[in-house]
Order: sequence, then structure tokens, then C-alpha cells
Amino acid sequence: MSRKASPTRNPLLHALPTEQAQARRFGKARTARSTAILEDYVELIADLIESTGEARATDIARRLGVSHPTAINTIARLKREDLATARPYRGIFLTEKGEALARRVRARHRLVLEVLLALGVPRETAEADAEGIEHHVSEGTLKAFSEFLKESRVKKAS
Amino acid sequence: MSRKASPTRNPLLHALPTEQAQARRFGKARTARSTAILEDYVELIADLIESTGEARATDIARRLGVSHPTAINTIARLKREDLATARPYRGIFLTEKGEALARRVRARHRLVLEVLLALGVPRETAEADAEGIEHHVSEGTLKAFSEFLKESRVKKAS
DNA sequence: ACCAATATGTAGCTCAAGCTACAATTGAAG
DNA sequence: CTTCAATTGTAGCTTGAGCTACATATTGGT
Ligand SMILES: [Mn+2]
Ligand SMILES: [Mn+2]
Ligand SMILES: [Mn+2]
Ligand SMILES: [Mn+2]
Repeated sequence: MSRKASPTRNPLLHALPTEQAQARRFGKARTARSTAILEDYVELIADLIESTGEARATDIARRLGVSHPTAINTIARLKREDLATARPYRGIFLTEKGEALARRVRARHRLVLEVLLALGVPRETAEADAEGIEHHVSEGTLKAFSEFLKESRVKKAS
Repeated sequence: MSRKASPTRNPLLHALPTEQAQARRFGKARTARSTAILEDYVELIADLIESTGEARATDIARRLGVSHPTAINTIARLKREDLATARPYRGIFLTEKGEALARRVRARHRLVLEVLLALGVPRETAEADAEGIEHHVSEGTLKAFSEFLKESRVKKAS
């Protein structure tokens, strides 16, 4: 038997979720945290290629605000996970898998940003917060976000 | 001079932000990531104390879905950062600083959850996503969220 | 063709966050 | 009062993500 103090002692407003449910939620957040960096990299690589024609390690490092060895290490992880390839002095390229991830991540980023703006968050605050929030927005939430935007655009056309 | 390929080659929709601006945003997200775990711990400790009278390392570990040495290690970090203290076999306690953080974090968590629900996100999805999103929601965004909720409550009372 | 600036690569470190395996302590039930 | 299950603690490992310092490679300009 457990030595825990009497459970459900305080039947006040909003009790705790069950251990299992809470552990599941925290686990999802941990997973999201661990893929957040990969997502940022593939998104940035896609953006750089689209707007400048190439994505070099140094540029990636500078835009992320990290040292270049850090960027190179993470790019190595991208390669290991079959998300990117590199031709030295010729830039970083996304694999098919990497491009697919980049498409999803970019669409999600845009949507999250638009929702924040629609909710009245100031532009720069929205841009900054979206960079972190996006990685924790699941499909279900994305769905609701796009519904909300649709409505709010209709309402705005009044 | 830089050896970069011709910059601003593609003057299409939404160009990249400046390097500095983007680095600042990514840096904020990194900071948020590194404090997310501390925030989850103090919030959970406060919740456990409030609803069961105590917060023991094992319970914390189980609710987080991690091994107990992992929880103990992180609790050591909480102590180092003057957020918590522990009396062995008697549970974890928050310092003044810890309680202050817990209050802020709990209020923020609630608000984020309510906004997701108000946007039509299904309950369990909202609970799960909020656990990760909350750590990236700044003061400015929080402000906008509470404004939005105020309006949406008024509208609902129609 | 050369050279210097830029880019890339490598070595080696720190810290956080996770794990398993094992040891020690404690307190509740008999 | 003893015992044993539960809790806590320790040791030692892995991986990711960051850093600095130094070494090597490439290329654009002269
Ligand atoms: Mn991001
Ligand atoms: Mn992004
Ligand atoms: Mn959380
Ligand atoms: Mn929380």
C-alpha cells in the first residue's frame, strides 16, 4: 500500500488530472521540445533557399544567434535524421523528408502568427512568441485556429 | 566584403526578417525552453501541495512521467536557483521566489487554456498543447489573451 | 595567380535532462 | 518492536545543445 497522505483531500475547484493523463501531456510537451530545433532549422533552411537561393551554415548560425559550430552540429543531426544534406561550401539542402517537414512547419508558423495578430497581439511580440509556440500546436489546435481565422475574416468584411 | 550570393534576389511576398531581429526571436525561444521545466515543476509542486497537502519527489516524477532520479536532479536545480527547498522524506517546498513564480505560471496556464478552449480547441487537445505553449506566451500576448476572453465572454452573454 | 577574408571543420569543454542499477532510509502495519 | 514496501539517495552513463579556440579550405578581388 501507498504511504501517501489521504488522497482527494481537498474537493475544491478543478482537481488535479490523473497521474497518467498528466504524464501523457508532459510527455507530449517533451517530445515537442526535442523536435523544436529540427523544425526551426528546416524552416529556416527553406526560407533561406527560397529568398536568397542558398542556405549556408554561417548564415543559419547568424540568424539563429548561435555559434557556427553549434549550427554545424545541429546540421549533422539533420543529416542523421535524413532531413538535410550538405555540399561543403555549397550550402545545405533539404531531402524530400526535410522539404515535407518544412512545408508543414511553415504553414503552421504562418497560421499561429496570424492567430496571434488576430487576437490583437502586437506585431513584434507575435513574431517572437510564435517562434516558440508553433512547436506545441497540434493538428487539432491548428484546425481550430484556421476555423477561427476564417470566421474572423468574414466578420471583418462587415 | 561578403561573398554571399546577391541578396534580396527575390522581392516576393514577406521577405526574411533582418538577421538581428530573427536572432533575437530565436534567442527568446531558447530562453523560454530552458525555463520551461523549472516552471512546470514549481507549478506542479504548488498544485500538489494545494490539493494533497504535500509534494513528494516520487509523485512529481510520476506525474511528469520521468524516473525519480530525473525528478530529484531537477529538484536540485530548483534548490540551486532558490525556488524550492526539501526536507527529506517530508516533501518539497517552494521558497518565496518559488511561490511567486508558481502564481504567475498558474495564472498564465489557466489563461492559455481558456483561450484555446474559447477558440474551439477540444478539451484534451487544449490541455495537452497548453502544457507546452504556456512557456512561450509573453506578457504582451497574455494581455491580448485576457482582452480577447473578456470580449468573448461579453459576446457569449447575448 | 595570389592572398586575405570568409566559410567550414575539429577538438574539447560545460550543462541540462534523461536513463538504469543499486544502496540506504523511513514509517505503517502487523 | 520488527519488518518490509515505499521513498529517497547515489553512481555512472547517454544525448542534445551550447560554447571557445584553433585549424583547414575556398573563393572573390586585385
Ligand atoms: Mn520556432
Ligand atoms: Mn518558425
Ligand atoms: Mn508546461
Ligand atoms: Mn503548466
